[in-house]
Amino acid sequence: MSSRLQEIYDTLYTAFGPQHWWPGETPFEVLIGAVLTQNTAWTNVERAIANLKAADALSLDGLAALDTVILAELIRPSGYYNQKAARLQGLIRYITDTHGDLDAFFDQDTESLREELLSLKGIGPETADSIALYAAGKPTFVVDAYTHRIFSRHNLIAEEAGYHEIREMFMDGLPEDVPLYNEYHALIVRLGKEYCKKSKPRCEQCPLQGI
DNA sequence: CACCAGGCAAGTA
DNA sequence: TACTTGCATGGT
Repeated sequence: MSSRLQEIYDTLYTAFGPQHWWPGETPFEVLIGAVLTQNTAWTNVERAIANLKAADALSLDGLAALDTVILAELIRPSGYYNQKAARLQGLIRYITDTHGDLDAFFDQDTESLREELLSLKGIGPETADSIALYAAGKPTFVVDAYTHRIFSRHNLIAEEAGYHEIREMFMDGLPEDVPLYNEYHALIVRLGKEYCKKSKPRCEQCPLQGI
């Protein structure tokens, strides 16, 4: 299985090259973007983040100081804006109250960071792993809808497989390597967007044809 | 027009 | 436990 995962990785890397993820400039921006992109197109998230930058609110204190209704209006383009505004403020309040700042929050082992993230409203398994890997640089594999669709379609996991099961397959089958996990998930999303969308899949042109 | 996007949590039986 | 529903904008 591990060689199969490596083979797919090599094929994707050859086809697409490095993806330079996460598309955010700072760990804090990655943190916020991970919540804003839930079930939402990244282009919409970019508008929301641009609004936060323009309002000079893209920081722990900046977000905490905003009225929730105002924050909701700023992140409106990213959808579910009322929910996300409340959940972002819950997240940043937790970080401030419990750890003081982002560096201190991230300065703990992978499992305890994941568990703290998962205990917060609005942070599920994918968002927790995205933050741990792409903002904190921890060795954890991110599973998303594309991962499930692509790898079940290629019979490497069951259609009914859950998040944990899929994550375990990757982490058991690959060396514990942050740059590898980073690039692999990014390549899966790249492949998904171009060849494995829910509505218009282009399986004929897919780089994984024949693997 | 209908459907979907790098989810998650609360409600129902 | 196992489904279902609400949340919401912007692109195809």
